Amino acid sequence: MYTIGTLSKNTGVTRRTLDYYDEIGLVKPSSRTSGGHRLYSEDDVMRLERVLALKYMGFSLDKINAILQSSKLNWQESIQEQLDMVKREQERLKMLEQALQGVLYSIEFEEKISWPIISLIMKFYHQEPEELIQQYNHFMNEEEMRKIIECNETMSEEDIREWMKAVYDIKKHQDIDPHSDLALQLAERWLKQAEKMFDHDEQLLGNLWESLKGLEEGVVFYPMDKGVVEFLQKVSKAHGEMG
Amino acid sequence: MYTIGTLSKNTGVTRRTLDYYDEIGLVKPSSRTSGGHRLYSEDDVMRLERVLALKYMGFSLDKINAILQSSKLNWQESIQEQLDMVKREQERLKMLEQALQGVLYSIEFEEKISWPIISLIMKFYHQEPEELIQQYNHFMNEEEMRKIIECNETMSEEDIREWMKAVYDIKKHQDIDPHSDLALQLAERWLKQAEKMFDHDEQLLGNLWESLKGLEEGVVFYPMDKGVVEFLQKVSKAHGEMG
DNA sequence: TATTGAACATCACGTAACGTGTTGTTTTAT
DNA sequence: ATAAAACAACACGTTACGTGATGTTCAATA
Repeated sequence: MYTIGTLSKNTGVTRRTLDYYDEIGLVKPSSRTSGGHRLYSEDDVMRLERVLALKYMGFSLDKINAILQSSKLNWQESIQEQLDMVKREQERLKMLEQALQGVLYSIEFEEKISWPIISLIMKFYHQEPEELIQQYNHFMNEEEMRKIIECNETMSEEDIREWMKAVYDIKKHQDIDPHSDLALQLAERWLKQAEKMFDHDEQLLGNLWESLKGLEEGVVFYPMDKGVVEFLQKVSKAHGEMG
Repeated sequence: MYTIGTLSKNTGVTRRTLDYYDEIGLVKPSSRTSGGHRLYSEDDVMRLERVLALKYMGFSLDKINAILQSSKLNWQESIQEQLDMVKREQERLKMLEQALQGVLYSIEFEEKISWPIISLIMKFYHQEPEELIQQYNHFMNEEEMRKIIECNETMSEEDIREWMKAVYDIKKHQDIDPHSDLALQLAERWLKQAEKMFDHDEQLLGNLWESLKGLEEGVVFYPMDKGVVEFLQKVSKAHGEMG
């Protein structure tokens, strides 16, 4: 028999938590002293350990209560559900990470806080992956989309920065004469980074390009927007580069 | 000027939320009708959009309030912190995913719910990655640890299942005669899966094995425990297989 | 055995970001 | 003018406890 204090020390759970678990009937001490002090038996301790294990898994106390009095089948179902939830949450966080990174780049390269861009980035990444893919569906199939997303994830920090810089430099100079040398340089740098990004898969790059031209507004592809796409088209026309 | 209802429809934010944001002073309508109804100006809408963008980033309303009246430098710092947090959270979820998967396999292959094993798995994965790596430090360096973790992540569902089954079959028969044919078969199957797992990197497998022998208790490596390690050692001695 | 300090029980309020519901008032459409 | 819709303001509920406050019981010591 353990008092609440010793049990607390042994398990690392606070007294208040044990008090609370008693209150909601999750882990009740099986006996008390004549004076009313809680006494936990070995069985109670076991129950507590199970509760803690389920808590690590991320279940709510209500759910834990339900699970602990259900059958093996329900168990597998609950844990499977939790597993799926964890996977979805990871997907969400991956998107969020990219969005935050994008915002950081935008602040860094624009050297100011551009709210319209930040809002666009957040809206862009806030949608479900499914919706995101659908936007590009006109010119690319699912496998190609997956390739693009994948190659983005395997890019090094350094390469991502170079790519971002290439795009942001175009944004900064998007109103210069498309026939100028600087315009050509910027476009060529962009093309170089884009090819590097897609591992020189010209087919993939071509399809992406067609898709980009079709999209109307917003953050089209990473930091690229309509202005950048149009700039590249103008330079291409002026110098006869690209399809 | 928008009433609370129209603003709610336009942004998808509930009336109660706008009410609440007004109450805590996060987004206050800049004017009211003579009767006291809220009227939001374009500036108010902009403020709301910024708040929402920051909310998507995962900041608390308190933090958002603080961020919205701070300088650019603090911004970068806050977003960087948030980015780091998101990364850490992803690490945590990755561990949790593996733990849940482990629990599912244990229920599936043992065909019952084994609480001691579940508790062990959860304790094992509940520690920080740093601590986890330290447990194996005696025989492996960091790079090798990283390799092992990596190869585990790149394994297919199918391969993981095969590996799990190999280990669980040993657990089931861990008391049979080490000299028997079945024992040899089980050990050979284990070895085959282990080699496949490490892409036939004998050096790495050898070091892992040394490390496993040194560890005293608990869920040593995935579903492997001390019993499995000892079984493999006994079979090895009996048949002269492995180092 | 009396005392005293530590441990304990019980209660109450606070947390974050709203959802839900009630009551009474204002606006809008007819 | 009237009825319906929209609105303001308030209150209580939610999770899993943390942080006290107050009064009681236990264990060790004098």
